[in-house]
Amino acid sequence: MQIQRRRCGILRVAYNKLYEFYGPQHWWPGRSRFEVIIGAILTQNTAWRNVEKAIKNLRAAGCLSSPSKFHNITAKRLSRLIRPAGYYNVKAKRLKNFTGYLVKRYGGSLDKLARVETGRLRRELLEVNGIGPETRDSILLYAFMRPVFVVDAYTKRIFSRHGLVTRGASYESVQALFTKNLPPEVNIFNEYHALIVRLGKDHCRKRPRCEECPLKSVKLLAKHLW
DNA sequence: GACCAGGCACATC
DNA sequence: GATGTGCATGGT
Repeated sequence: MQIQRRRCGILRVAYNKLYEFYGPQHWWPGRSRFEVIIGAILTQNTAWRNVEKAIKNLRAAGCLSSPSKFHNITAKRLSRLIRPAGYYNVKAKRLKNFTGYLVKRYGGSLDKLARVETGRLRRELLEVNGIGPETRDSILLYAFMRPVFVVDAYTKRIFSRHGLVTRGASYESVQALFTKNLPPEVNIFNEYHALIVRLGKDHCRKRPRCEECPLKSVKLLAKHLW
């Protein structure tokens, strides 16, 4: 989905450039809402291909059929299953912290959790030990379809490199910048974050000054407009 | 063999 | 509030 060009802010221009260059990214790659949430925790500071292996293990072991069942798996067994995703001891705890919260407050029902108002959901998820701002917002956007912009390390790196974000800017300030300058549409927020990650993986680490960077022209714009 | 990946909590200053 | 550190596997 392209953003209408009328009153194009620079972040909209950047989005359209990325979308023209890469096309839709079809995020989040998960078979169910529960799987999306599990993936969001497992992918913390971890390459997605390693997370896929862990999810495959969980699926094969029948652990993803219900959050309540998942919560009953022992920490030791869970650690073994998610081993390929790294940090398996901390992540096993974090996963169980989430399912524990879900079971305790909502009887293990993601449908009930899905009916919670966005502001409250934001506060509650952040209270779960192991869920920080990025994981929380990934869950809100990709599992519960709330129009929340997800900021990650790539977002800060890329947009500070292009002069749109100051170095060391807080999570909230970067998020506010995007929220203010984009139409509050789930599809746009979904695609934008995915496109930023794609760009980060594809260009900005391997070839920081690559001439073919889709945002090259945006950098020139930034000097005049930002 | 070094470096990095779709973070977070906790300790310390 | 800012900065440093542990957590760990697997690909480049």
